[in-house]
Amino acid sequence: MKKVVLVDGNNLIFRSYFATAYSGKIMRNSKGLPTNALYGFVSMINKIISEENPEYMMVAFDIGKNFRKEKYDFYKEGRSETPDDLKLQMPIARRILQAMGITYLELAPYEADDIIGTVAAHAEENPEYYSLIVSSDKDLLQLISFETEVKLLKQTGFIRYNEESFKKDYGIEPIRIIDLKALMGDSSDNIPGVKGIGEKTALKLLQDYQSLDGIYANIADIKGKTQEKLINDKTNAYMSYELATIFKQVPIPVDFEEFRYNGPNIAELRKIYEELEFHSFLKNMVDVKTTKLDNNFIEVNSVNELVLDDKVAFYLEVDNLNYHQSNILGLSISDQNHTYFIKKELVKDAINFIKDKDLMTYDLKKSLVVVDSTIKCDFDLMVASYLVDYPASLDIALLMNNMGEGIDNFETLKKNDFADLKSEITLKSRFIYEYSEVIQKQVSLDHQEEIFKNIEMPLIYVLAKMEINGFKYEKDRLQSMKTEIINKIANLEKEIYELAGEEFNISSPKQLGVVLFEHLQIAHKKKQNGSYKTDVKTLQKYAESQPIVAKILEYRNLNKLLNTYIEALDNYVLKDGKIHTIFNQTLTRTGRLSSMDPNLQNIPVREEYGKKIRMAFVPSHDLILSADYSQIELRILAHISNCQELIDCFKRNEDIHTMVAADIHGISQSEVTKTMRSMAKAVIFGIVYGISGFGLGENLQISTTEAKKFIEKYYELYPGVKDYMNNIVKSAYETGEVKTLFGRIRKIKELQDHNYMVRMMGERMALNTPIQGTSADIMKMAMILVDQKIAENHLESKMILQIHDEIILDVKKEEVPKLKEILKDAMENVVTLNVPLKIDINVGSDWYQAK
DNA sequence: TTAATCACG
DNA sequence: ACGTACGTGATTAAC
Repeated sequence: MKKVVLVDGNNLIFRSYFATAYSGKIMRNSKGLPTNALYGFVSMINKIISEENPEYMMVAFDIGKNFRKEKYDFYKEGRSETPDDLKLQMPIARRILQAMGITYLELAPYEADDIIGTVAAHAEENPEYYSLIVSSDKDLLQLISFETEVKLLKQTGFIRYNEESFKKDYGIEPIRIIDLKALMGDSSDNIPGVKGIGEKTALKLLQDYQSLDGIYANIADIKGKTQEKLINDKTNAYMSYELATIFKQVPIPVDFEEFRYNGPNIAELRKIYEELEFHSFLKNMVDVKTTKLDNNFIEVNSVNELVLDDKVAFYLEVDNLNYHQSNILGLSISDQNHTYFIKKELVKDAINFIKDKDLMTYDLKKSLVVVDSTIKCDFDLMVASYLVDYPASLDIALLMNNMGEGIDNFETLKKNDFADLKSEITLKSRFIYEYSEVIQKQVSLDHQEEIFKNIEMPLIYVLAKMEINGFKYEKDRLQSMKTEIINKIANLEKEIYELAGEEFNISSPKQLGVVLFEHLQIAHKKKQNGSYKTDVKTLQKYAESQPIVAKILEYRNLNKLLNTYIEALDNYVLKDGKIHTIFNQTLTRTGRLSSMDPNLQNIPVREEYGKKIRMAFVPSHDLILSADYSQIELRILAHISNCQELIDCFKRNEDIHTMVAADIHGISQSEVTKTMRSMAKAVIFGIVYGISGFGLGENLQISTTEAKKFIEKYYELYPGVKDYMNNIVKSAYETGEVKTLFGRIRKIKELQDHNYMVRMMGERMALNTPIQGTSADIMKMAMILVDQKIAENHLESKMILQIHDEIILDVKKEEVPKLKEILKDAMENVVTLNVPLKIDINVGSDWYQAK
């Protein structure tokens, strides 16, 4: 069947207008023409097209007189007049649709709903087509049928209703939306309904008596006030019924071929976008590349030809974003008046040649790893940009494009086999030279110099060394485990197919959902968008009673271990027998590092079986040593909230979770059970994340009310924490940003969003970032210090990994005592807080043993 | 390319 | 009435 997408155009454009007009200041082009509604309208239409990929599409509008209004004067009364700023945009929306190649329909005195209803009715009569209606107006839900679905737009996202999912949610037939409205009325359309009856009562009545007629036929059975209200307002109820009914016989010719979507008239659409000054949409249509940078360069055949000032920018290009497995493509060098291209054969010499200059670059770590780990450079544009909230991806093109210096991104260069390479590479060092000052100024304006100079720049060298060192990996150690898993998976697969009575792709959540919840009828848990949830939490509920579910969980678990770890890691072992990860220093919003290609920060540890993967990670010297901070985030919470109870607990070196459990239950610490402790732990972590009663309840599998009580109790016991939370959120709203203890800034735009949920998310970020970020700052400073001490003591042991609150070292056994001393001193004393910092150290013959 | 899932702190 | 805990990366399916 062919899908016909029917869009409620009026709904879309009103929604866009009011979503952005609330502040009173709306978006206009330079001529003063209001464009806010159109901007949202275009975004939504684009979104519909990309999500639905429609073959047929039609947009309906209201226009002219309205037959409901003609008949009932009060209809839509009290609605404020459409603002002029919106009226002006209405005809342009139609022009845009035309240029987009999308048919629109309007016909007085009918509303968009009626036109959509009419077209959907035609589709129902025609077996070739089915309709998908897009709107945020619940009225349209009455059109749902076997051949008509509704995509109901929400503030964020949407719910897609078909007949079945609608019934599940509402407990009534879709057509009864009309009866529902007849009862409850609609304040926005000024439909009266039955006074005193709201959605809850109306739904219950309809579930009992099917329809409005059914209710009045059985009016004698209905008790008390409700009966009275129904009798009093019977006329209104039936009049409301009439008003709420979508009229499906609008006299328009319906020819589905007219609705065929063939894509836009680019030239026409561009003209309109230019007029409206919709630059981002224009940019998406074609990438217009222009740069103001001087693109002249000199290609040298020997480093002796380089003539340079003291201040020099350089940029190294390699042929793979994973630079551990790449070939050098070339180097560019710029000073005030020159830009040079250096071919790959001369790169090492050239780097050597500029070594004593005042250097700047983008992604210094890459050059340290690939060319020379001793380059002295004190300005990395990538790190600097990161600190002041400019794009700082591994690909410099992102920052350049952001600054208006159009250039191909890395993926495009790669696709084109790195053609036109010289001019691309040379533009990059030119860019670094020209823009470093701008970014540096921003760094000092934002007071990020200290973080930049004392933490991020020195850290680059430490991370480079860690990446170069790598982690020795002996895949043979996992051979028997691998064989075992492969066999188990094969057996499980057989058993699952047998229990299911059919073969299917167990790894497909979609297929799995159908098998479990439809074929086997295990439960009826439909998700909003029509697909089933099959994650661990959902499945575990049935694991005990349903053997197939237990087997599926085990299958998933083993598949994950095999695919993501055991097999994948093999491919990352280089000729030296080691795995070299890449630490991304400029990605996270909190200041943490991330690790990729492969990610060594998420190697299994929580479950014993998965943890065995760590046996393959072995020392290149003698032993693996792990040094991890004990509860660093909670200690930071104690410090910044200045909560005396928590501070004292850490000073006494007591277990924080046990103390909180004891305090909450009003018992002594010795009486605290394991369950109490783990519940307290969940509450404490929840607090750090900006918890809600609901969230904690979900997590602990207790009621929201109970969870709320826990939180209240916690606040009561530790008022300092509550004050901190209130204050940080308040100041975040005032300044639009939060800071770590050491001044690292995170801007939180979410707090200015008009969507409530987004703002709430912003509040949680504001709460959590100072804690997570301060922890990241401390760890970074400690790493720099540890690195320095190892060098000072001429130790051969090496840092090889950081996992947020833990560092891993590859050590020589005779150096262990000295190292323990260094680590303890450096990590615990790198900063002084109101609470002591504490680390635990473990040593073993491999990563698994170092626990 | 995106969504779902699951591994880590 | 709504929708719900911070920060990541890799794999797979399905578009």
